[in-house]
Amino acid sequence: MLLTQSADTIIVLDFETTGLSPNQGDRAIEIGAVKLENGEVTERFQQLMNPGFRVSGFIENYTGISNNMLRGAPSCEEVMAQFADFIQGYNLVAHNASFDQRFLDAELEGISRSYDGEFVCSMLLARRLYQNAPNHKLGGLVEYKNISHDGVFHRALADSEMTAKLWLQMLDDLKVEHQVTQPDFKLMKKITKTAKAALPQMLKRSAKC
DNA sequence: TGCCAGGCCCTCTTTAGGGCCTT
Repeated sequence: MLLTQSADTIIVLDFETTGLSPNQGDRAIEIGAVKLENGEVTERFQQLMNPGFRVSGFIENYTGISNNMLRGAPSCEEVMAQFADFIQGYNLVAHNASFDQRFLDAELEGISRSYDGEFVCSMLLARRLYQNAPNHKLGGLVEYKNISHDGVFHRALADSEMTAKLWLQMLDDLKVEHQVTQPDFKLMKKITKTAKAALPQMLKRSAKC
């Protein structure tokens, strides 16, 4: 069910984790998110969390999040309970959302919490809308679209802010380049489900609405 | 020390394989 009471408001989120798979025992170590309301960031959420074990040197280097930083952080359970409250009632966006959704589901299951929004993946959207981009990594798309950034990558809040800017850019490009008057979350989700070859026709129909 | 997952999507496809993307 697509939420309708907050159709123009979404939460853009990003996890930093100890690895790639919660099924292999990996945990979240940081959550960052912004609330996008009518094209503006109106709230931010950022919190480190202690996974209960030491993270690898690779993750320390990749994220800049050290074991020292995590030692005094609150537990995943404590942080995720707060985050569950933050996202309640809103649809969700993430870059390569299947990754973040797996960790969100796993961490919330651990505290018997859930969420009622739906996910849309900004990477799947970008693959369709920016087929000529050299790649569809978040950083690559930010460069490709000349989106301003502060040079911080692989930290949860910074990446969620960049994903939010990319989302707004895609909304703008749908208006300007495809004449879609009011692109919304529902249309964005529909685009990710549409084959590339069928996209021009689908956008033409949306432009007429 | 080296490796691990999973979903999407393309193609030299569909009785499959491999690259991309996330940490």
